[in-house]
Amino acid sequence: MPESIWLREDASPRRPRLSRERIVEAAVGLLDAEGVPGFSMRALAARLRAGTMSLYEYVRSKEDVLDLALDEVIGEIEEPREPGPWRGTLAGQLTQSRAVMRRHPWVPALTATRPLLGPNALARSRLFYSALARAGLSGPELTAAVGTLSSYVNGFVASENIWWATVRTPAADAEIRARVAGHLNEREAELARHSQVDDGDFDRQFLLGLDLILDGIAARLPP
Amino acid sequence: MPESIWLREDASPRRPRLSRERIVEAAVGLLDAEGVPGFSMRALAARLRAGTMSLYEYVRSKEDVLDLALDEVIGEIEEPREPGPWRGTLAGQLTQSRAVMRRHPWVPALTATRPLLGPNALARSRLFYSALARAGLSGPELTAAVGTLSSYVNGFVASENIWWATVRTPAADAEIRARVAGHLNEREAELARHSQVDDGDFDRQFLLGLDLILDGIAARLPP
DNA sequence: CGGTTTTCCGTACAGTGCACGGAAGGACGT
DNA sequence: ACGTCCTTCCGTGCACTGTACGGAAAACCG
Repeated sequence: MPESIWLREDASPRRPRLSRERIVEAAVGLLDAEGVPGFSMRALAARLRAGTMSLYEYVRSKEDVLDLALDEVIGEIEEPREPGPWRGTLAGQLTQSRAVMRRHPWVPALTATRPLLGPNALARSRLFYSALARAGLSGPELTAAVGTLSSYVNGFVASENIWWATVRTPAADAEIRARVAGHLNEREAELARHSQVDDGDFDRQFLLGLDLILDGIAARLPP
Repeated sequence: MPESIWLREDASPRRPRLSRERIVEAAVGLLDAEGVPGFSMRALAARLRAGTMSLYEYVRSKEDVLDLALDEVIGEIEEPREPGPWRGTLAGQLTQSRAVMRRHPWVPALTATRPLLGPNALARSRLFYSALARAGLSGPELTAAVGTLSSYVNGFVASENIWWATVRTPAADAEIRARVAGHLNEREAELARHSQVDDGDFDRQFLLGLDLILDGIAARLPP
């Protein structure tokens, strides 16, 4: 009589417990929770209840895990179901990009150092190119437009994230404002006093900057 | 008879050998040579022929050194001697920013994670604000314009640096192109074949994207 | 059953940032 | 002249990192 299922530990332990997918998923969770400095292979393995070196069966290095985690979250951006007007398509994609980078604040720091060659990253850049190509752009102007948009969203959310990470407390907020004010003359300080910052401000700022660029692009489209 | 100057080892050894300036200067050199991953307090101390822990007399942590090094190289950007037209001023400042980030390729990665509150960074952002304020911008549009410009230059040079770091060899170049081409259909692949990249291309791209944004800004100026 | 392959992982090593405490020497009060 | 203090320098040590290596166990294959 084979051992009852209640006595067996679990399903065949030979089906590998780990997998690249599980590792990447855990990596994203760990990065969300602890950020890049708190991300270590030992912590990642602990999260998966596995030995540290087991990870290296599925991944060549820590860098690999970071690359995979990055492409994974880029995949959270949904492609538009059907082709629409270029401006709306791009605004939607970029707004989603921003949302992803806010959910996963470690993303901008990583994109600043590694090439984005994962399947999801490539699919997204392809989408940008084709939207603007259909709108009538081509050649260096096309490349420049795509590059400008990506640079903008990365840079914007990077500083947004820094801001939220830095001014966690009202005290820190006041300290920063004081430091900045120390470098301004009276008229400038007066202006700065009116530049309060809250959640909504970033949303507004983001859309304003985006419109700025999109207007610049629109001015370059063939008539 | 006091010992001759030729017999004395050096000037008073009591004048401190180290200083914050010396440390920061060495840090910039080390970062230029080895990049962020190769930057360690031990290596920095070795470069100064000092014990590792001596550095901590002048600096609280490695993070401090990075912050100081960052503001140091931002200081390499020259302020315009006299106020000129806004467009030229900004284009000049941003071109210089790009040059600094090309000379010191570790900069974009650091700006993506740390607040820029050093004196040189503050002076530069103040210059941007005042140039655009004089041009007639104010309120959220002013903030958005400044933010867009900084985000653009950071993002652009970040990917430029990644590109140069990644395609060091023709083989690597071919490999990347092949990988990207695998994700394109025929018509797109045809277009991509024409997008060669060399030094001059980045210069052109940079100016094209910059013009894009500056045009968008110009469209928002009061008549 | 023997051999091979795949997964798992303990150990070990060279490297990290930095806390601590001590040593050396100039400055200074008496 | 002599103790006292303060500044600068830095050796040692600790907890932690990424990962090379090699071994153990288990499943599959003949």
